[in-house]
Amino acid sequence: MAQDKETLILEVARKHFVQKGYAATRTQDIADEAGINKALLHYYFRSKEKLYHEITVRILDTILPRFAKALATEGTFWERLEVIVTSYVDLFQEQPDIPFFIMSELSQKQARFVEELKKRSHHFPAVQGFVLSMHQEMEAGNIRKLPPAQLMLNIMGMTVFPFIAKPIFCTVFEFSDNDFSTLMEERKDIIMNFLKAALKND
Amino acid sequence: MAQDKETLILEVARKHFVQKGYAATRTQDIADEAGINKALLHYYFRSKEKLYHEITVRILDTILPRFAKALATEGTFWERLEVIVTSYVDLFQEQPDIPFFIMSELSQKQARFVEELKKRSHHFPAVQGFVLSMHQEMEAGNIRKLPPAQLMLNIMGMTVFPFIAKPIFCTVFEFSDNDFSTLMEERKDIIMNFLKAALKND
DNA sequence: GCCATATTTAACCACAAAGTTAAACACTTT
DNA sequence: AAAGTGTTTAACTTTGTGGTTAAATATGGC
Repeated sequence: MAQDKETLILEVARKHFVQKGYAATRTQDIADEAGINKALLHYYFRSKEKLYHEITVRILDTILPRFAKALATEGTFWERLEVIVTSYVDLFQEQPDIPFFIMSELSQKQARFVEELKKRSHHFPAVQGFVLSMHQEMEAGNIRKLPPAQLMLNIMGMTVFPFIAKPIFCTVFEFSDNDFSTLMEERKDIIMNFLKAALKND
Repeated sequence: MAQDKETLILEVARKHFVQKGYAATRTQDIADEAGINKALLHYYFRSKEKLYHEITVRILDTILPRFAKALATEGTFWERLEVIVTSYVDLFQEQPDIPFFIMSELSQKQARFVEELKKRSHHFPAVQGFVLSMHQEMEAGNIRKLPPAQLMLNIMGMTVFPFIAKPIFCTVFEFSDNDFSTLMEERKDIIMNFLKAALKND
């Protein structure tokens, strides 16, 4: 549970906004589920818009630093890659609704959201840094050559996609939430081995 | 343009619903953009809900058969895999909004949408068929062994994810729509080569 | 006991959006 | 010319929802 009503509201609101999006969320529903009334919502956050903004900001502020940190780790290429993959999987295991929310925000309010993104992240440079390290590894002949953007898509696709596709995947394969969770734990190694095999230079 | 007003409405409505979701879409906006009035909307479709349903049905009816066909192709494992990857990429190149829409529907109205899915598709058996063929190939020692569900996630992740992540990807890598499109064409081969290398049995 | 902050109550307003209707008009077919 | 279908116009009702308010009531620290 929550310490005070204010954070309780934030928690409930977050759940609704992330699951259903802004337009489909009723402030009344948030109030009901938090066991308070609209007047208190107004008291703390003034408006639905402000509440929503507060939530996106908080999400970005928990996610982006972890992304950046993972991308900027010191070490060999393979060490860095492993940190990235495991960090992402761990993060999404904790907060499975995040990836979908981000994608959703981005595909709608692109301009505004990208602004917010740029404002509060050293994320993009971190990506560029890792891309560079991929490139160097290719030039050094340590891994097979392919366009860095494509390799990035392969890595992110294998890592992030399962969490976005979870509902359809669990339906088709008849997996429970627990099954899925253990599959994702296994997956860290699976991805690393897959990448090692795919990138081996012969 | 559209032949008659009815299909024009469907086209405009589809665009709005797919981009913004049900709740954020205004019937008035649809009417305005289609150059007609709400009365005509009502004349043809009775309600927003019915119009929306009509659209999801039409989307599923164009997508699912193509999925099923790709998954059920005859041939060797690698031939089948190539058909799947290229079919998916081609489909999403034509209709880039589809993957996100499907994921979005599924993560919200799971129960109802899955019903609709099951009702109008032989998709699931097709997936099972391909999974079986993966399994046989592993048993025969032709490709490296790994849990079929994991391999499926790798394939789908690399193939589908880029289209979902397009907005963020294009932002980070400063790609235009055209850049992205050519990248996806390249990608068919990239994915196939990546898979071949990753699955090679040594 | 007093004061500040938190919280409830119970209204209420304003507005946007969906849905509805009736009448008229246009166009084509018969 | 009549009939049917498509389409517009212009109103209207209804409902949902966000926002607002003022007063009353707790609650806890000083």
